[in-house]
Amino acid sequence: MPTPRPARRSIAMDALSQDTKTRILDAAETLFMEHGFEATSLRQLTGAAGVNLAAVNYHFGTKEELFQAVLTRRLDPMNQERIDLLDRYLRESRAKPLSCEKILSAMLIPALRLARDEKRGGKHFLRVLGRAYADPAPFIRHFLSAQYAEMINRFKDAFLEALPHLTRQELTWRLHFVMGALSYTLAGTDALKLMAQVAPGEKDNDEMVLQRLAPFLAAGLKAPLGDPRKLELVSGD
Amino acid sequence: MPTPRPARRSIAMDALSQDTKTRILDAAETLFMEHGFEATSLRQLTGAAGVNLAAVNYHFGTKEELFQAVLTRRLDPMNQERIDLLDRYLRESRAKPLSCEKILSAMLIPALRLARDEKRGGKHFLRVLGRAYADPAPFIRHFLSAQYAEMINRFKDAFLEALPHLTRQELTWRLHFVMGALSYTLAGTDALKLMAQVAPGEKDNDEMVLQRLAPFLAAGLKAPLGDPRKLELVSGD
DNA sequence: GTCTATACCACGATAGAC
DNA sequence: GTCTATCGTGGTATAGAC
Repeated sequence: MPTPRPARRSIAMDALSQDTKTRILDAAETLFMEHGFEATSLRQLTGAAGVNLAAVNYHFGTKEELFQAVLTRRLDPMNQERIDLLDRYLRESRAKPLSCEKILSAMLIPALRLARDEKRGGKHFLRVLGRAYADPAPFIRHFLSAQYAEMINRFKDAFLEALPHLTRQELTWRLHFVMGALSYTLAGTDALKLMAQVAPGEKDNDEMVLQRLAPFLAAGLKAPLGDPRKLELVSGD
Repeated sequence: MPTPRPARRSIAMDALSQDTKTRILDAAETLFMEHGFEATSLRQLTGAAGVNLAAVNYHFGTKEELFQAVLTRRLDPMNQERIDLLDRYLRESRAKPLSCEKILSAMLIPALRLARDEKRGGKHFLRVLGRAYADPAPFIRHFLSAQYAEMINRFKDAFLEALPHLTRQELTWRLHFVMGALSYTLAGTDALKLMAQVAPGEKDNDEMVLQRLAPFLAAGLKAPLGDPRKLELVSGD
């Protein structure tokens, strides 16, 4: 029954058959979410999308580039949302520097919104993202660094005002830790459910996670600088 | 020139030809470090180890099981080191509960030791580990959960004494954040070097990272509980 | 038991016809 | 733009030599 249609011009795109590129992106997002990048073959992917095997190569070049396209489609808007929210907070506060928690929430809220929006991939997408950031090949890390660069820099400026005791370099490190805890947390939904048996009905899971993550991260960001000789390696105390 | 030797009993194992299993493990560790799991083919791996292609299947079953074996060989001792160090701290403190920082250092110091020990894979191994924990397939996450379970539970008990304002469940979440920031940090050495241009000669890199990570994590662990209604989703402030 | 040679099938990629 | 056919390489399975 498959053979979706012989040849259809891409004029009136009904819900079922948008243009090939979008169909591939949608199928890729779903499958990468469910089975991961390597475990998803182009054959099953193009089969699910109802397009020819070679279409991926034609439209995206390689499987890796398809992966990047899947990521940008969600990440670009999310990072823009973060920047916009931060700007709004800054505007509303008129000169007075924002609190650390407030700035943090501008980072977390768009991530949470994305996690709840099933139309945009929902929490599964964040799982893919967390996995991507963690590190397969260098190609994807470099890609994401570039993707995040502008957003991170805007937040760095804001945090520097809220945390005057930190140098820009120290803050860079701490923001890296923040991104680490966030990615890891968003990526690890299933493992988490095992670890912390959640009381059933205790609110939506992702929201609950971020409500726990936020105070943790805020406190970490505000922490005093460490003593360079504090972490002794040989003997205790 | 390869053809290492026709048939050698595994009696006197000189440095070059230990038993096949170990040769495979060593080659796998090196190659997984350098190129990642998927990018390393069994053919190049067995070639580097000087063993037959089928030897991996014979000794380890599958490539994934080989990966697990590579991980346990380093992780088991490291987690045991953590437990031993924690026990020593507990013994030395005689009843008085340990500080949060002290307990944390029992987690971080063995990781740092491993990172500095090139004979045990060094920082490259931790990079592989961070990647592994972050998430490829479920199989590796489940494996690592089991691998860490005992260690995590011992530390949970210790932390609960140091942080009486946390329930066991809250602490579980926070320890998860800790592992996240740690894995992410250890995994992302190269991306980090780009982000925070390190002043040359500013101590050993890994040590420096952990000295920055420790106060961040300690403050996060000690943070007060978050207000369930604090993270508003719709409007600012 | 251990190791080897080799055969298998699925994968990502591409060239060239339509 | 899309398709089919095909290539090289990947992980795996097995039959049989030591």
